[in-house]
Amino acid sequence: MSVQERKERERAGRERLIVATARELAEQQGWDAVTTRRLAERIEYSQPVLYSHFRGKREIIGAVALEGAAEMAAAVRAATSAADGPRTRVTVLARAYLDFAARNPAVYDAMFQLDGGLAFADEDTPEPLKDGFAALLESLGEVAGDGVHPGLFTEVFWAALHGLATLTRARRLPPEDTERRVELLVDRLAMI
Amino acid sequence: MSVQERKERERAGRERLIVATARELAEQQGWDAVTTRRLAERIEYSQPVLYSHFRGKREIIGAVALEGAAEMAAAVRAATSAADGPRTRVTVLARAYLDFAARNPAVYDAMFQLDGGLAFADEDTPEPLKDGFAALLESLGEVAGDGVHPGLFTEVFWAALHGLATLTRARRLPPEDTERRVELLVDRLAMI
DNA sequence: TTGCTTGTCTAGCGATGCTAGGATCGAGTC
DNA sequence: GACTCGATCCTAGCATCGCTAGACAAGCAA
Repeated sequence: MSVQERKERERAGRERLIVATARELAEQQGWDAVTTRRLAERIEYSQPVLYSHFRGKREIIGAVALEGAAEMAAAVRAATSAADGPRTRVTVLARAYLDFAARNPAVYDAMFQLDGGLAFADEDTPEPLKDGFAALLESLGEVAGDGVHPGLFTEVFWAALHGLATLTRARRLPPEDTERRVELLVDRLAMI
Repeated sequence: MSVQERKERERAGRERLIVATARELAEQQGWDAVTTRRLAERIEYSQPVLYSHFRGKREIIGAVALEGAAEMAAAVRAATSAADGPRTRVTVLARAYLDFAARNPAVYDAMFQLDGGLAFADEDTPEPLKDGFAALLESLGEVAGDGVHPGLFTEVFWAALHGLATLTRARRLPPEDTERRVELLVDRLAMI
């Protein structure tokens, strides 16, 4: 029995190694550079080993996305829990979100730009993704305003943040004015 | 002289054919299906002909993006010019924008999701892109509110629309509530 | 030690973006 | 009207991609 347990531990460890290496490589050189050959070489195994853990590259991206969702939820909660007052919470939430996206562009891509084969806004959405949305909802629901559904408000606010994050990173928006954009967004969208 | 003119006409026509075919193929089967081989086959020329018009696939995407930007600007202007009152204009602008993105997903991707090798928010940004932003600014600048820079306001509003467009299309947001999201966005962001 | 399962690797498939070099065609000259 | 020559286009190929089949080795139970 112990032999099998050891093998399972080793296997789980290798799977974490694959995901961590993919993420690292993607952050260093972009997702285009994450080829199955390069990834296999970095983990010091041959290509087919990857396919014994994941169905394909898509699933690897999906695994990175799940990891990122959990981290983003934690980052948002850490920022908002240290702030007092609904208004302040929303501001630091927005900053934390955009900061995460800027600091982890490849992970953010895995979550929202690339196809990781994950279900969204669905009953079989993976838990980390649901929880990521929940983390936003906790602070944003407070400032939705009377008669506005908190979930709907969160969706709109989130979409605005997502737009700012992606357009800034794709150089469609100049990065200098980010803080002023956040202020304007919070000023207008948050009630009180 | 007339011979050369005829050749140039034919060349220009073929270039339009390439762009139109790439766009059509992308809308039908997605950009992944737009391979240089398939594209060459559809225009009934060999692959290298594509490279006598464009540096590579990226530039073809860029050409589709420019075409799309002009169309989107026209669509936005057509919608807003038929509306009276700043508030109504902003509402129809938002609907026109999201409608364009939903009806031309591949073109929208070429403009904002894929790398078409185009410069943005820069002095050497191609004219159609500048004009697309200008079309938004014309209506959105009116409702920026006192003391708020119209350009900055337009950027934020645009980012929100972009977020809604991309997250909806990527199934990150359920499509049913789009209209309610637009109403909320306009209600909060537009002053008056 | 022997036999068998489990795991890993080598080698290869079809497809991708892109390019070199040869073939062909047509415009201009005698 | 035949010929030259440059522009134009195609065939064939390169390196690389995601993914897989089948050979091989390592480690377990008997």
